[in-house]
Amino acid sequence: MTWEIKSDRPIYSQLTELIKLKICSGEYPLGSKLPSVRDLAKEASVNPNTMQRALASLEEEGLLVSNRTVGRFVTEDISRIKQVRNQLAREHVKIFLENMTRLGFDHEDIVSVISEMEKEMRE
Amino acid sequence: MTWEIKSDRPIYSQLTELIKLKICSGEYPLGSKLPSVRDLAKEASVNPNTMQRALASLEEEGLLVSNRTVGRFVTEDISRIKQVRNQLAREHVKIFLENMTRLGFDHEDIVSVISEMEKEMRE
Amino acid sequence: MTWEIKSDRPIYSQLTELIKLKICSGEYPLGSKLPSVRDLAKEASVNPNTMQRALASLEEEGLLVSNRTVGRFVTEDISRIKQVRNQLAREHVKIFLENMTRLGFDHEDIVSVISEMEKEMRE
Amino acid sequence: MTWEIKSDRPIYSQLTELIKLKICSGEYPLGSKLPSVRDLAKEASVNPNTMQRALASLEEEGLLVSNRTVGRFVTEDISRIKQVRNQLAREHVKIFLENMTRLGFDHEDIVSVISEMEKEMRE
DNA sequence: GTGGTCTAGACCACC
DNA sequence: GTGGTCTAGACCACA
Repeated sequence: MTWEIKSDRPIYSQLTELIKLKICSGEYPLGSKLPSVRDLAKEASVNPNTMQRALASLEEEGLLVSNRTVGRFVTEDISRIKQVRNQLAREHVKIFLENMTRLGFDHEDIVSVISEMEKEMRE
Repeated sequence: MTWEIKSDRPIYSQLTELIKLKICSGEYPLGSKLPSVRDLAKEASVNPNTMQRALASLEEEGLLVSNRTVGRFVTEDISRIKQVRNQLAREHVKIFLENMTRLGFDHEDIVSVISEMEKEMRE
Repeated sequence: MTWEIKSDRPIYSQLTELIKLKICSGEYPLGSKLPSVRDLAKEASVNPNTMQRALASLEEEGLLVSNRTVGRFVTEDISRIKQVRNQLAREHVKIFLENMTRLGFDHEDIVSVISEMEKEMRE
Repeated sequence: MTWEIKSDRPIYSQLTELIKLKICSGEYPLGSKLPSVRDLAKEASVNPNTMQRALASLEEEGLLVSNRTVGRFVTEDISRIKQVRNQLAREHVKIFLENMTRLGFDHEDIVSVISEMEKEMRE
């Protein structure tokens, strides 16, 4: 996954979201060590302070654990991760349903379009 | 629906999208007269030229018809509108599926979460 | 012939051209009486003032003669009409040849495209 | 070719046509870089925005490709250009034939007038 | 008052 | 320097 930063929201908040996603999707596995703040900052072409702030907020959320002299690690608390993962999913679903409802799609329509498009995308 | 303009994309393109939505969702019904360019511009706190540009592009798409000196009208070609509506829906579904897949949800998971959340939202 | 008015040029000038054409093509025969300005205006869905302006310019050209209390007539001077007809034709040919030459078509190409398209249009 | 702008049609539309012609006639060869928007605007004594609008519409048509920060280029898709060239030619022929037919010229007349006038123009 | 066009001048991101 | 976007303000034709 890339480090796409848009200019319409605070950068640190977008970083938080992106890293959260990387954790929930397993790109940063349970208990694994994260790259250093500096490396992450370079990777995302972002000021280290900004990256630091994003990581700190993820620590507050309990997704990261910092081990002062060694580095930062993804939590090993799988239930915490599942919880965040579900929360993210629910946000996506909520926005999605709002959009589709506004377009006049009902439950049946939605499920059928999804099934149809999943088929297409697998091809 | 509000005129939320973000700063990360051309304004005229966001306007195009918003108005397209208003048409597809029936907020601007088939064949109805739109407010004048100047009024719409005021409503959206935007320069009339920018609004004009958005409307012109919707005209090219066949969603609007302009009647010089009288005003602009939503097309009466319902099939054209349905076509656009479906295209919008497909875009939403596509993004949604990408997001959910990245989080590790499969078809079954997705459908069940949707059903569940729709129940909640109805309550 | 219909009263096709486009919106990209002054209406009165299009009217002038159309009426000139109607005269040269015999739709308004030599010496015949034209409908009244009002009727012509209705027929063309145009403001009477605009039609008046067109007719006046044709009078200047010697194609129409107005007989104050009786109405307007097509000139009886057949040589004048032939002259105008040929002039119109030559203008069309001149412009056409310039256009085609600029596009890189030579005499042979031009004649062959014409023959081809005439066939299509007859079908 | 000169930048003759008449006042009876939108300038941007005339610019579009002129540039299209320059491309189809080879004045702007395949794949070549166009002058910058500002330079073209100066050349045509026109506001840069107006020129921009014309170029954008040619881009939509697939005749131009823009390369941000580098410049605009004529497409290298020769078939696209041929297609447009033929379309232009057919439009000219169609209008021409309609005009001549309405004036009472038949196929033979037309071909003979063309041959005659081509001779004159060569002299 | 309507849509449509045009200009002048400004700012942005990019390289 | 490039293309792209936006604003402010003006004028036109039309009904």
